Amino acid sequence: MNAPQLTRNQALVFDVLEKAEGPLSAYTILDKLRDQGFRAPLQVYRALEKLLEYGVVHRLESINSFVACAHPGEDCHSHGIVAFAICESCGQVIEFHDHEVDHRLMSWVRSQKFKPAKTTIEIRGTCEACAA
Amino acid sequence: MNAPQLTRNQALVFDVLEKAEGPLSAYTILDKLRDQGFRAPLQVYRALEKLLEYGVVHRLESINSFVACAHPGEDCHSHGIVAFAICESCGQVIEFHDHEVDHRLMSWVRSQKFKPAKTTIEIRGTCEACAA
DNA sequence: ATCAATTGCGTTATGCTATAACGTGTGCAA
DNA sequence: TTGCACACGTTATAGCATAACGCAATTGAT
Ligand SMILES: [Zn+2]
Ligand SMILES: [Zn+2]
Ligand SMILES: [Zn+2]
Ligand SMILES: [Zn+2]
Repeated sequence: MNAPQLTRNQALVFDVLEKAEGPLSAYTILDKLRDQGFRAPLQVYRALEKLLEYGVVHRLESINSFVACAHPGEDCHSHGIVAFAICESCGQVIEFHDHEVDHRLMSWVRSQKFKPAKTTIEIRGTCEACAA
Repeated sequence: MNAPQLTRNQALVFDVLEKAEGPLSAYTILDKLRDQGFRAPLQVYRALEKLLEYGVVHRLESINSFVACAHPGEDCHSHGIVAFAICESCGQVIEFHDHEVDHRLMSWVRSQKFKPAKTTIEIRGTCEACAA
């Protein structure tokens, strides 16, 4: 899905995510947008829903958080499954793609006649800087 | 981690998960154990924490649910990353392992000097039976 | 035997995450 | 004009998870 012109709320939420150092929860986003008039979680969740649909934001299932896509311009959906490495110490997220992983998973899926809709790959651990 | 003798609460929770057709949320487990004296979420979460530690139960991050390991006897941790295919229609879960996927992910991780702690692979979609 | 540390358990309260349900306004096409 | 789709605002509620307290049983030194 390509991203059309964002609405005001969508643009505000996306802006917060883009400027953030790491992933943010919906409620953290809400707090950051109170000065812009946000009052309720739904304002954030509705914007996120669209941003996810457009592929410009990703949801990190294992930490209930959202992050701006690290590959602006490209269409993340087009280069296969998106994977994330999440540092549990500093919160930094690295987004990456591996076609061989995609290929193996999709070939397993085919062998089971399973119809995939959305695939999650998240590695939680410690980044190089935090490994100390 | 090998599983020692389970405590009463741990055994009750594990039993519910083992007999379930698919993954259950902590609160669903709680409801199923009210007759056995369970009153509070913590009783379930504390048991789950241990069962996860012993590797006899897996947590499905993308649906906030828990499922008994499909490979009893084996130590799931020993054959690498565990992956799941989750049918969003019937709730059935297929647990599998793919060494090549492990290898690719771990080789990426090494290249980034990232120290993995816990990796999640979950494919949500429709199973063969539900594809209809 | 005694003491300290660990572990499991029960309870109450609280916090965090997400959606339901209702109503409003605006733009656009039939 | 009328109907529809969509974004939005608000209130309320549902669903998921943990904090903090206290108690009892177990274990393992000393
Ligand atoms: Zn992306
Ligand atoms: Zn880090
Ligand atoms: Zn398993
Ligand atoms: Zn199914």
